[in-house]
Amino acid sequence: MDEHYLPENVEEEAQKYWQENQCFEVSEDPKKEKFYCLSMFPYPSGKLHMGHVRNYTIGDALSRFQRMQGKNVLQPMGWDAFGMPAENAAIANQVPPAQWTYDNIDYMRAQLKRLGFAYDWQRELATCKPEYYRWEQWLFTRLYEKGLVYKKTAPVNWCPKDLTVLANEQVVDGCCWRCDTPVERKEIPQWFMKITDYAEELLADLDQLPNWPERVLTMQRNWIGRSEGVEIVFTVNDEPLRVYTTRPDTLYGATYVAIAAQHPLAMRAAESSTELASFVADCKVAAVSESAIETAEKLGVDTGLKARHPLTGELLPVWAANFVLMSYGEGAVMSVPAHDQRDYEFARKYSLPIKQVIRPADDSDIAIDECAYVDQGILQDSGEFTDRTSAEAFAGIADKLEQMGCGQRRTNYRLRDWGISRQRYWGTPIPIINCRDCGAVPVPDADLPVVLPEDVLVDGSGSPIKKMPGFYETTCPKCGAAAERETDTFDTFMESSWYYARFACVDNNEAMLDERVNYWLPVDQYIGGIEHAILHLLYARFYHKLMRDAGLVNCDEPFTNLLTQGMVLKDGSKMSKSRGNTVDPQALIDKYGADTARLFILFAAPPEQSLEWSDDAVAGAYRFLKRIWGLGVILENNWCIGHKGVKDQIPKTPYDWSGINAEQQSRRAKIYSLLQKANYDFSRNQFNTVISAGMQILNTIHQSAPGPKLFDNVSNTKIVKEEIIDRSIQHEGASILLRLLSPIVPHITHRLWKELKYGENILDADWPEVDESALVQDTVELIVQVNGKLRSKIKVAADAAPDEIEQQALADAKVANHVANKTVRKIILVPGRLVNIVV
RNA sequence: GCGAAUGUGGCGGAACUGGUAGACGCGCUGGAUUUAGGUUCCAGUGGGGUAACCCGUGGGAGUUCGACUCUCCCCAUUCGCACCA
Repeated sequence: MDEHYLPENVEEEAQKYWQENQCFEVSEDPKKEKFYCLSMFPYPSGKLHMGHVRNYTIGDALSRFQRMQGKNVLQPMGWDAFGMPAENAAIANQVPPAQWTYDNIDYMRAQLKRLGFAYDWQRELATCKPEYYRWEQWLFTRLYEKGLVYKKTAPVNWCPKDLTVLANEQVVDGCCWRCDTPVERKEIPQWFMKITDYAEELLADLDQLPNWPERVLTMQRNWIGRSEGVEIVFTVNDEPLRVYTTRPDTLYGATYVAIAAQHPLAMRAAESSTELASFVADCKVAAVSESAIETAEKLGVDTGLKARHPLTGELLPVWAANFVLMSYGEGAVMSVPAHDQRDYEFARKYSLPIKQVIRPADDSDIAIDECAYVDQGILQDSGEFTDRTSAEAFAGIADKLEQMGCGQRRTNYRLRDWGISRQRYWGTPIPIINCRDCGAVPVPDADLPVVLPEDVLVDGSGSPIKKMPGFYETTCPKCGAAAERETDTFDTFMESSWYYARFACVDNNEAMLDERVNYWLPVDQYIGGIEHAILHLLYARFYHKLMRDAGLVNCDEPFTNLLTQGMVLKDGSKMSKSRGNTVDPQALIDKYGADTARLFILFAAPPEQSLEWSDDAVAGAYRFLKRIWGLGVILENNWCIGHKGVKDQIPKTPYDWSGINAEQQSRRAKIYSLLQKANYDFSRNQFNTVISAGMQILNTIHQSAPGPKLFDNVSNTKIVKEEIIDRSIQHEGASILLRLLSPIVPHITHRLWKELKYGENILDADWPEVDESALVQDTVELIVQVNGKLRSKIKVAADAAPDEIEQQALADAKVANHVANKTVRKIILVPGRLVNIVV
C-alpha cells in the first residue's frame, strides 16, 4: 500500500473492478426489494457542469447506500438529446446537430465514468435515436385516436426580420436576441395535448405524494390553479360576451369590461376606429411570455361598445386591453376596480368609475381612494344582495344568474393545454400526414418511426426539414393521394416525460414498455433541480397517467420520493457562462480526483440548499481523504505487515471488551453515537452531517493511539490487554468509518476495505449497526437554566429521581447566586436534558 | 406583476418533535516539525468586558418558563411563469 494517497491510481483500480465484476448491472429479482433511483438525465450540452456533478453525486450516494441496505438497486443514465442548443451550435460551427450531440454524449459519458457513478450502463439511452422516439410517436397516434390531442391556433414569438419563431429565452427585452428587432406575436396552428382533461386528477393525486417537498406540491397546486367561480354572460348589441369570475359577489361593482385586442368584438370595432386599429396593431408587437405580459405597462382603448350588466341592466364601457389574451379563457374579463388591484390601477389611469360594493365585516376603515379592497366582506349597493356576506352573495348571485340563464357555476383551472408543436428541426417529427381531402392523418404503426434526417445543414433560416421534399413529400395513408408530412417537431419535454419508464426495458424493439416496468416502477427516488418543480414534473406525471390509461403501467404516480437539489453558486450567484463565474468540474477531477469532488459537493451544503463554491473547502475535503488514507497506512502497518517480526495482528472478532477502561468505553460510546446520528442523517439525505460524523469518528479513532508499545513490552501483560482493546476499538471504528463513507467516497473506501483485509468488496458488506450496549451511560449531564437562561451544568445519575435532580440543581453555586432572595415559582424538568428554575 | 422558497460568526454550514446557538469543515492567530515554501501535528478562535456578566440567528412586534425553531408585519436574495432544459 502506498504511503501517499494517489487518487488517480486508487480510482482507476476501483472503477476497473466494478466494471469487470458488473457490480451495477441489475435485472428483475422478485426475491429482493427493488429500489429505483433516478437522477434527471442531462441535456448533452458539451461537458458536465457543477450542477450535474451535484445532482449525480447525490443520486449515487443514495443508490450506493440503498444497495448496502441489501436492495436491488437500479440506477440508469441517459441523454435528453433533442433541443435548441444543438441547432445554435450547428449555426455557429457548421456541424450537423446530430454529430454535435453524439460527440458531446461521448465526452460526457467519459466524465460520468471518471466520477465513478454506479450506473447500469447497459440501459443507456439517447432520446434523439429513432428506437427511442418511435414509441413517443406511437403513443401520440394512440392519443390522437382517443381525442387527447388536437390542433388550434396559438401565439408564438415571431422575428419579422429573421423570419423565424423565437423561444421565450431568445426574446430579450421584447426584441430578437440575434438582430434586436422588436418581436411580434403571431398566431399559427399548433398541436396541443389535453392536459386539462387530467387537471383534477393531477391536483388530487398530489395528496398521494407525501414524500415530495411541500413547496413543490404547493407550486404544482397553484399552477393547476383550481377555482370555483361563475361564468357570467354580458350582452353587447344582444350578442353574448362571456366572462369568468371567482368573485360574483362583486358583480354590482363592475364598471367596465376588458377584452383582448384580438377579440372578435375589438377587431370589428377597429374597422371603424383608427385609434383602436392602431392599438390592436401595437398589441401584436409584444412577447408571449406571461412575465412579459404581466410586467408590461397596462394599456387600453375604449372600443365604444357597451356591455349590458346582467343584473342591473346598466351599460358598461368595453375596453380593449393588452393584458387580456384571446387564447386564455374567454378573452374577456369583467372589471371591478374597487375590489381588484389591477382593475383599480387601470381604472385610475383611464378615469373609469370605481364603485365600492364590499365593506369589511368588522367595520374597520378602508381607504378606497388609495387602493382596492380585495378581501371578502359585507355587500353594499348591491340591490337585493345588500348586507349579505360575500359567501352568501356568491351563492345568491350565482343562483340568480343561473335562473335568468345568463350565468353558470364553473370550476376553472389556470392550467392550460400543453402546446407540443415546435417549428424546429432537432426534435421528434410529429407523426401526422396532412392530406387535402382527409385532413390530418396519423402515420400508421407500420410506417413508424418517422425518422428525422440527421445529415443536414442548419443555417438559421428555419428548420431544414421544411425545405426537404424528400422528407415531407408522401402519400396519404387513407386515400393514397399525394400529401405532406407535418414538419413541426415535438416539444422536448415530451421525451423527458417518459424516459424513466423506458429505462426498465430499453432493449425492447417490439413495444414501448413491457412487464418489466411494473417491477421497477414507480421510481423510488427522483433527484433533480428545483427549477423543474413545475413543468417537467407536471408533464411527466401527466404522461404517466396517459400511459396508465393506455394499459402500459399500473401505478398512478411515477415518482414516490422527490429530492430537489439546490443550485451551485459562485460569489452568491448562479454559475453561468454569461456571468463568467463557472468552475469546470474536469479541472477539479484532474487535480484532486473523483472522491474529493464528491466529498466536497456533499459536504458543502445539504442537498436541497444552494451550494456556494469554494476552492479552499475543496482542499479541505482532499485533506480529509489524505487523513483517512494515513489512518489506513498506520493500521495496515500495525496489523497486516506485522511489527518486529510479529505477523497477522489483525484484531479478532467478535471483539473481547472485558477489562475495557472508562476512557475506552467512552470512546466506543462516542463512535456509536456518531454512527447513530449518521444513520439518521442518511435516512433524511443530509449527507453533509454524515460526513461531519465521519470526521469525528476518524478523530476519535486517532485518539486510540496505535502502539508499537505492544511489541516493545511483549512481556508486560497489563499493557498488552489495554493495547488489544485499543486496537479493537480502532479495528471496529475503521470498519464503521469505511462503510459509512463508502456511498460518498466509494473509491478510497473500496481500496482500504480490501487492504485492511475486512473483505473483498465493500459493496457487499453489511451496513454497520449500532451496538446499543456501547451507548449505555450511567451519568448524564443536564443544563440548568434560571428563567430560561443557561446558568450551570450538573452531572446526575441516569436514573436519578426528579426530586433529587431539583435539589442538586438548586444546590449548585452558580444557580444559588441567581436564585438568592427570590421565590422559586416553578421548576421545569425535561428528562435527560434540562432543569429550568422560574423565579 | 403572479406563485414558491431562503436569510445563523470572517466563510460553508450544525442545532432531532420549542430545551446548551455556532457541531463539522474552511479561514485566521500562536506553537512544534522542516534549510525555506508547502505538507503534517498541537492549541485558540461569535461580539463586548479584568471579571461577575451582558449582547447575539435579516429588521420589528407577539405567544411561551424557554424561540434559529411557532404567529403577524417589513426588508433583501434566489427559483418558476407554459418555446432554455
